[in-house]
Amino acid sequence: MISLSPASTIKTAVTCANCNLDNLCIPKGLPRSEVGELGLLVSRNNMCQKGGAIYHAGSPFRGIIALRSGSVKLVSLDSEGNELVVDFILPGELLGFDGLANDRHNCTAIALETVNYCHLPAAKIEILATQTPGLSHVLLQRSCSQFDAQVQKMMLHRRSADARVACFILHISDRLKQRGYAEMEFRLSMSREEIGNYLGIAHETVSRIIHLFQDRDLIEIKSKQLKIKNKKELFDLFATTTPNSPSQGT
Amino acid sequence: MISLSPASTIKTAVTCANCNLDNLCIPKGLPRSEVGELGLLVSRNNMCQKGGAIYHAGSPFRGIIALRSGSVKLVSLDSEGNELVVDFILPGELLGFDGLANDRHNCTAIALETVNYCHLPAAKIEILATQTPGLSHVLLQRSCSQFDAQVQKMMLHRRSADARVACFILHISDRLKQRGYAEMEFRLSMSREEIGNYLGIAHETVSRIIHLFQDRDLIEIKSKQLKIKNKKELFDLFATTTPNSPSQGT
DNA sequence: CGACGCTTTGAGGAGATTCAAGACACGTGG
DNA sequence: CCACGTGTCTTGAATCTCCTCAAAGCGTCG
Repeated sequence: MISLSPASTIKTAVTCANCNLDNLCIPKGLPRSEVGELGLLVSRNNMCQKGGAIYHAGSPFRGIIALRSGSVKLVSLDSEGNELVVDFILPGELLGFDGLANDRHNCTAIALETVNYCHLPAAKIEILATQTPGLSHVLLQRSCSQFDAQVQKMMLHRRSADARVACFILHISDRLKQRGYAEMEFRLSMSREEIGNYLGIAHETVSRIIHLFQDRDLIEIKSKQLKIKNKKELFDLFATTTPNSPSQGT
Repeated sequence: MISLSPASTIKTAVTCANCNLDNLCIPKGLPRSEVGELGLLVSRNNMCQKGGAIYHAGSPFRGIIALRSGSVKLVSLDSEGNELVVDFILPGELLGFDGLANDRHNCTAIALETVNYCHLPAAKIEILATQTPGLSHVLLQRSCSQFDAQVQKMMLHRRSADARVACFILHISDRLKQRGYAEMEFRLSMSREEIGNYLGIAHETVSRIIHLFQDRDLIEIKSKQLKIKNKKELFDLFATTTPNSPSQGT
């Protein structure tokens, strides 16, 4: 089963206490004792195939989910059915907060590749709140940091398309690094379309800029495989590019 | 002191239990008993003059704040000192969540007019978590609904400038209505500049569109005083206007 | 009543979009 | 193992919406 665990040869149950994501996932910062309690409530080793939904907008709040492997896109649909990519979630990150306020999800979470995840059911969250206040606080913090991330994303929307793409690449790189993956070379699991949607630019523009970066020797791109060749200049571009005023459209 | 309270002639202390905002503020959905406990921890009747800051980005987390009167803008500063208006907060709404994740605010809250607010200090939040788990959950819900609101705002960024302004007006109207204020006629406490910044468009564009709406008899604007004359058409504009692709800048 | 800041209005320019078409990649089946 | 087809990605050209710059109008506050 738990093939991701280093100790999986012996059938040791992987709990939150010995999870290899321990310092990234929910338990981060929790006292040992509370990690144990959390472990009893979490459902582990759930799978979802590429293209499948972990939860749908409008469905009852499933709970908080921690990605162990694979990546996910979080999308919201407007009244006309247009899709908005709200976020990408990488291994070690949490999702599900969009359902907590109203006990009903208002985003849909779709696997960009086969994913394996842990799941803290909605019903257990309130139980935990009484038994392990520390956990409750961690959840609150995580939720607020989602808000912080949104603020960052909004700031990005004031910049030029170039800067957005540069920032996007650097952001993915950083997050992968935090999780112990290679930071200079990785695979973009999402399509150009999804990147553009996320960044608020047309997919053709994403493509143009990615290749512009390649022409300038900042990156090397081959299909979805990306290699960062000049991180500094990429960062300068992101930090320096003439602040872009408001946005526009057709 | 507490001049906002209906019972203020007699010096009855206004607590969360008898606050006229009770159903809008933190206690919403809390059992009576817990409201009482909350009341003991909240600091009431704090003031802040127009232009003053309730808290600054970078300063230690102050806690959660509930606006009793007046309005506030929540701004974030980028590395170059450019200001981004993240949100406007109206009476009865909460702010401060931007400081919870890291125990340090990453936004600045500035009064757009003289404000009166209640204040649940940061240090008390963890105390409450252990004593009144219900409150803890309410905070988590509120925090997540902030996230939901951000998603809504992002969706708005895909639309044309017209639609954004229409949505902005309707959104303010709705929120005022919820708080029992007039929904069809009110004062915009923020400048065109701030509206534009918030919506991601130039202030000149805001001005042009507002007057375009007036020419079409959708609204009546006089300085900051706004009157909605044709809510339906305004809504149609917001809902129908050709979806606007991504954004651009200079 | 004067000064300052906010708002309005105009003209020109620029970045990103849209539409269209071709290249490429991948998975399927012969 | 290679041909084929679908979907993704790339590239080009024309267009558009909104921005920027500039200046005048208005309101407000001391």
